[in-house]
Amino acid sequence: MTTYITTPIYYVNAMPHLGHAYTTIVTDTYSRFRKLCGDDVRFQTGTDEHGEKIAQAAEADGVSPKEYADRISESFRNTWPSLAIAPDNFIRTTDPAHVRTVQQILQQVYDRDDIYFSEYTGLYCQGCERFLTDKELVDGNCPDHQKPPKEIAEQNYFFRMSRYQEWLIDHIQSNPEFITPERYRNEVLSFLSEPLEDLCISRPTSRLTWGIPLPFDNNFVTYVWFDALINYLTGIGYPDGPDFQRYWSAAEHVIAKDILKPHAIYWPTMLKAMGVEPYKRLHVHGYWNVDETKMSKSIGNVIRPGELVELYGVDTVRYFVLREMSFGLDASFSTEAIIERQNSDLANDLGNLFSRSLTMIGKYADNTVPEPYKGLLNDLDRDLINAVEHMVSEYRRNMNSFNFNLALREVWKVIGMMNRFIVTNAPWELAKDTSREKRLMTVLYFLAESLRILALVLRPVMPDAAAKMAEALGLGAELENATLDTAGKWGLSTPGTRIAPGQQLFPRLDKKKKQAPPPQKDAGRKNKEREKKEEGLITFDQFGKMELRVARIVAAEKIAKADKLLKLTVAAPEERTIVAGIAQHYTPEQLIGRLVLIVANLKPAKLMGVTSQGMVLAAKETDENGKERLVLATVADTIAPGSKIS
RNA sequence: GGCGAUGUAGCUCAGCCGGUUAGAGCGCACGGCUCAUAUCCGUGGUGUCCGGGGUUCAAGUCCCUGCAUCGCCA
Repeated sequence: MTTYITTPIYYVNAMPHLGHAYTTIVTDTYSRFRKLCGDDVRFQTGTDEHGEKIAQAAEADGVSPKEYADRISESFRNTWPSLAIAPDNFIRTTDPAHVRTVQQILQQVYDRDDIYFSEYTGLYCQGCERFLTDKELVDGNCPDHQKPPKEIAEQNYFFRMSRYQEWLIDHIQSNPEFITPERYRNEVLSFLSEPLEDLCISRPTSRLTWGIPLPFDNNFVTYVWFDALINYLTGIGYPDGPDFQRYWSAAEHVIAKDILKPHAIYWPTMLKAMGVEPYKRLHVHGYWNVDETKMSKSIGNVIRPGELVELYGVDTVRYFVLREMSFGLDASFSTEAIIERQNSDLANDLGNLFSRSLTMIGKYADNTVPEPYKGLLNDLDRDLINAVEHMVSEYRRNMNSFNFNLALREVWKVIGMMNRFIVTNAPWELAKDTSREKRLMTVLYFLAESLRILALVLRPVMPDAAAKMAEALGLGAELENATLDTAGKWGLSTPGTRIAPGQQLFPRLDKKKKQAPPPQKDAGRKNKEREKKEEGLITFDQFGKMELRVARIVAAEKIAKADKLLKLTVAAPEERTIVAGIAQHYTPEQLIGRLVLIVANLKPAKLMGVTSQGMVLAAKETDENGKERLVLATVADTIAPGSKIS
């Protein structure tokens, strides 16, 4: 069997965060799982680099779009190894081969008359990079960006998506696994029950040049999806490469729910128009909330994967996200939750089991896997064997259907059983009585053998910890190339194998000391009391939670009916809206272009109907007449918007 | 407004085709062991299974309806 598994290509307008990391960890885990099943696997990720937002961000930064994209793309590429993520290919939409193939495909689809030229008048929001419908507007503004869209009449090229609507409905209905989990399949079918519109796939070069030129009209460049989705083909050498033949029929995409429509509707119809068969499965997951708040690129409460790895280690991070999220649903990230998982599941249950088992094999069996006495097996032994084998098959089933949390639960059932097995058999008692030597050796063999299988099934989830386990068990390279079929059976440990006790797999974490980067909303009453006692002093950690940045004000306007408030649009470096109570001290015109300091990770709040994503810092004094004067805080020299204050 | 999902112990959730006293993990309390990372094992309690109606010998599990939350669409 072959497997081709992909993440979306990530848009280079933001640095990697927990959401990106989750998608990519899932994909990597699945990739490793399929390898464990003996598959020939190809795993691809990459970056999406064209479009208006990138061109603008680059300009604000004073660099070329390509330089800007290079930088962010690199930070994605560099993030993955720290999470033990090992893609076979990292594709960029600026790769020459990609650009060439996208143009070929455009020409081909154009020649088939599936792309046509037409005029469109509509309300365009720059922040969204798309036209909005009247009904989407709130008080005449874009609901996401709180700005009025511009009316633009534009000629553009359109993809005849509507032509393939019936075919797509039919395909989804006759392939229940095409979109999973089911809720998203239903969502797509419900959307498709209404007539589908054609898809605008171009932008005039008068407005945007940072894109792939249309081969049949160089006054236009390709608009985002036609460019981006095709990465899944170009990355494996479509149309002529041998890898395309080899992998495409096994293609599975992993995405977050925000890009469901492009992947479930645009993409299959595009493939149909190209005469390429659809991908095999689309796996859709939910969002991570941070504590109880949504995590979003434009809001400051973003979790950085690199920081998590530093605090908790790669294995814990991977285990946590896979165990905690029910694939398809939203889940919550919190410092408490990850420490809880680390301490109970990893340190106490697995780590301690591993440690006590190896120590006993060391003490009672001279550091070697002993010979079991098969004639003497009792019901307990048989129960454990059955449980392990049952676990392996449940694990396989659940991993295959992306129910990672359930797969891990099955594994932990066995871990619990092994801990009970030890207590029930009390090897330390057996060791006191030489006549029970055979029983002792059998018990120890059972421990070694169960741990071997645990190391095997945990490898896709926690590659580093599993490798450590394998090494300590004296398996090393042997397990490296093993598959579930060859090694996932009971009884394959070789008596006489040297083991190496003494390794600690997972340390216990101190709940008080370890604090993840995001501020803890409900740190608990105890903490609050302690803070009171310290009379307004904050710790360095508390200070560190506050993210201060330099931002450039790019737009400012008064908020109607509020005499103190101004609505500012700042680049930090991403664009965000901040409401500031400075209208009595500054006019909007005075502010544009100025560098200011902002609190970037303040919980968003709505003021006069406008969502403020942070606050602007200013100093205030009161003169003898009681009159207030307010002065904006800034930096002593020019520095790039987005620079952090620390 | 239309469609859909969800609502189970303090918290996070599992409960497939309806079938014995409704489960797991965490947390809490008590007891035990000592091989082990102050770990492990055992015992214990609490649940109007969102409310209301219905089908059935039997419903957390099916149907209707109401409420709440969320998602998609308009």
